Amino acid sequence: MSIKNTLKRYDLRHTSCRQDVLLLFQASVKALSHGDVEQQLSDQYDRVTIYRTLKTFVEVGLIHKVLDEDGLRYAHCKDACQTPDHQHHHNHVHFKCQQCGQTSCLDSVQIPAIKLPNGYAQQAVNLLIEGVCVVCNQ
Amino acid sequence: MSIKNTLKRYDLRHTSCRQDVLLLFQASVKALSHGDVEQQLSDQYDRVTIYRTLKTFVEVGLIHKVLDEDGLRYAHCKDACQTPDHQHHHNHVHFKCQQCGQTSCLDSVQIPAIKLPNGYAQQAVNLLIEGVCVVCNQ
DNA sequence: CTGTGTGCAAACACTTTGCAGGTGT
DNA sequence: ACACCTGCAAAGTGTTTGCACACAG
Repeated sequence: MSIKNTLKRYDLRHTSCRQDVLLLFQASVKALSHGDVEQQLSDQYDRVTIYRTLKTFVEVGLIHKVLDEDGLRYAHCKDACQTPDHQHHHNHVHFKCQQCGQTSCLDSVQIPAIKLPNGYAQQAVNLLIEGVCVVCNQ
Repeated sequence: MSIKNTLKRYDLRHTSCRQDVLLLFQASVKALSHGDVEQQLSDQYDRVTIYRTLKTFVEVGLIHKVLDEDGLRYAHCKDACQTPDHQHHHNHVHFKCQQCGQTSCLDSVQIPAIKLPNGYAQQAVNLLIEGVCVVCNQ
C-alpha cells in the first residue's frame, strides 16, 4: 500500500510533509516523539506543521499516542488497531526499555481480561510495561 | 498516623507546604495534577514550591505518577504500594473516566500476569483503563 | 476555483534553575 | 548553627493560535 493511498484512505490530502512523517513512522519500530520527528526530518518542515500533522494523524487514527514517564510519543497504528469489524481501538501493550529508553509496541502480546469492580464500564486498556528489551538483554 | 509522623517516616522535614499538600492527597480519591494542587491550595504557596514538593514526594515514594492522555498527575501511595517485604512498587491499575475526566487508583484490582516475548525482562507494569466510572454510570 | 495545509511570528502554558532570605531540627 | 525549604525572578522547553500565502483536488 503506497503512502498516497494510505493517506487517501484516511481522507487526508497528500502533501509532502504528511508523506515524510508517515514514512518515518512506517520505518520505525519504536515510538517517536515530536522532537524525534522534527529532528529526523532535519528541519525540512516547520515545527508547527509537524505538531499539526501529528495531531491530524492521531485524530484520524493513523497513529496513536504512547505515554511513558518521559512524556508523549506516537506510534504507527498497525493492523492490531483494527478489529474484524473495522472498529479502531488502542488496547496496546507498550514496552519501555529502562536501558535504551526506547518505547515500542508489543503487538503480539495479548492483554488479559480484567475484572473491574461493579459499576465500572471498560472502554479501552492501555498497558505500559517497563523493563529491559530484547536488544539490551544480551 | 499523623501527617507529621508520615513525613518523618520518609525523612522529610515537616513544613507547612508539605503538610498541606500531603493532606490534599490523603483526602482525595482521584489523582491530582500540579494545577489541581496549586488551585486547591488557593495560591498559598508558590507554584515552584509545589513543583518541588511534588518532585520530592515522588522521589521518596510518598506519591506516584499517574499518566493519561491529558498529562501527568499524581496519586498518594496506598498500602498497595508495599509488598510484604517492604519493597516499593507501582503496579497500579488506574482508571480514567471518560465522562468526568477523573483518574483514580483501583487498588482492589489485580494485574494479571503477562507473558512477554522471549528476551524481555519485566520490571514494572502500569495499567490504564478508560471507561465510565461508578459515579457517572448511573 | 475553493478549501485546506504550510510557514512565520507571537502568544501561551508548563517546568526548571539560581539565588537570597527564612525555617525546621 | 547548619542544612534545607521557600519565594521571587528569570530562563528554558513544549505547544497552540492567528494570519497571509501556497498548494492539492
